[in-house]
Amino acid sequence: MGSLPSELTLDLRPTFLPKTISDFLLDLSSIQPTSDKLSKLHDFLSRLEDELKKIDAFKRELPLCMFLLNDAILVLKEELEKCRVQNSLPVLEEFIPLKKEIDQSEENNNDDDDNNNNECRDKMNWMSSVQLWNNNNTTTNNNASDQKHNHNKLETKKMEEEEQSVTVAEEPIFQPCSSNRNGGSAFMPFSTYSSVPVTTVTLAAPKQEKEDTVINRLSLLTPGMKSLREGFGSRGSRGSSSRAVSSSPPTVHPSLRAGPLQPQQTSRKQRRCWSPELHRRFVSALQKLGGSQATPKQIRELMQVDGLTNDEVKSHLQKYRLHTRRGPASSSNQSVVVLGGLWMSQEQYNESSKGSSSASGSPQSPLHLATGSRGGTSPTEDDSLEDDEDAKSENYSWKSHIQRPGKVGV
DNA sequence: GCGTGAATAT
DNA sequence: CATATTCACG
Repeated sequence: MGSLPSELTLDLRPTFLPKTISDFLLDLSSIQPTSDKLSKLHDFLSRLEDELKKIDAFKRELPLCMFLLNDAILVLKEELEKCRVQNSLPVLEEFIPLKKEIDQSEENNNDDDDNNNNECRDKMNWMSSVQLWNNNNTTTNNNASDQKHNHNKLETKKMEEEEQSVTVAEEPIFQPCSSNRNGGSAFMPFSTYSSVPVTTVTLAAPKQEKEDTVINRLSLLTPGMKSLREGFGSRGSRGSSSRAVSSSPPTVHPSLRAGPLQPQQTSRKQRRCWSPELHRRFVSALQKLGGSQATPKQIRELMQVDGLTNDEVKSHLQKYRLHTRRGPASSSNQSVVVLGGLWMSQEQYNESSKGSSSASGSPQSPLHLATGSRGGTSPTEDDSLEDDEDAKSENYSWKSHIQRPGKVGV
């Protein structure tokens, strides 16, 4: 256990690591020659700043680290100032520019080596390459390839202030759908609204959600729902059930509140992404309500999805019916097979906690290959496919690309 | 409010 | 092209 980081003990001899900052300062005060003092001080400081740069990439994940580091740096800087005032030595000049130039050259000049701080750039490189966090907030980050280059921006006090504020205001919620179609491969579980700002990186198997165990409420945040057409300007805009805007940040400072100034831009809402989970809920609700006779409103209420509107459910239901009717099942009698499995596999079983023991729980045979298969002759005819109570085996295989090849003589 | 079709935007 | 939103009509 006596293992101290090699870099601390071996490499830099004059710079030991104190247990605490106050320790360090205490020790410092015992040093007579100011030059030594300064040297020590600045050395420590530079290392701290180095560290700060490293974790800057993870400032969201390590807010406290940032805080501590910044604090330490601040203290040391003050001390440094003091010493500097006493006898102005040019020595410090070396370090001051260090952070200064960083913020200047925020352009990512990787190749543009500044023999000066080359090394610190390296460190940042390895850091930036890691990319543990998944930031998928802030509107459309789809093309946001440039969003990350701000980690170069290092400022002294200003920065730290920003950090703190950011840390507080941050919300851990994220929803798995921006632009990439999560083909059932990797999507994170829904956000569970924990007040903890730290975003735990959970890349677990998406199959078994623990949603039932913990929460039944999905909190859906529309990615860019900053301003959902609240304007009543256009027509009889359905007040729709734009209920529950609970997703609004904890502290909604009215500073930005400008009623008349709201540009309103797009009247169109951000597309709701029907993630597998969402759809699963949808289907579950549908089943519970008895399939066909389910109305959007009922479904919506049963889904208990926060922020979901009637219209959305309606729309989805529409498409659902559409696809379930004449998608995979009708046209060719070919064994359905494959299918994304998206819909069918997930649609059943769940609601263990919802209390609904109930009857509709019975799983329906997913693949009913032995269908009437009367479609051989007239595939174009829409076979009377009644998916009522149980026949829900329809699959949400919209994605399966199984377009009905049947040539409909329009 | 609900179902549907169509226009339209992503 | 597929999907989602919105509008319009019954």
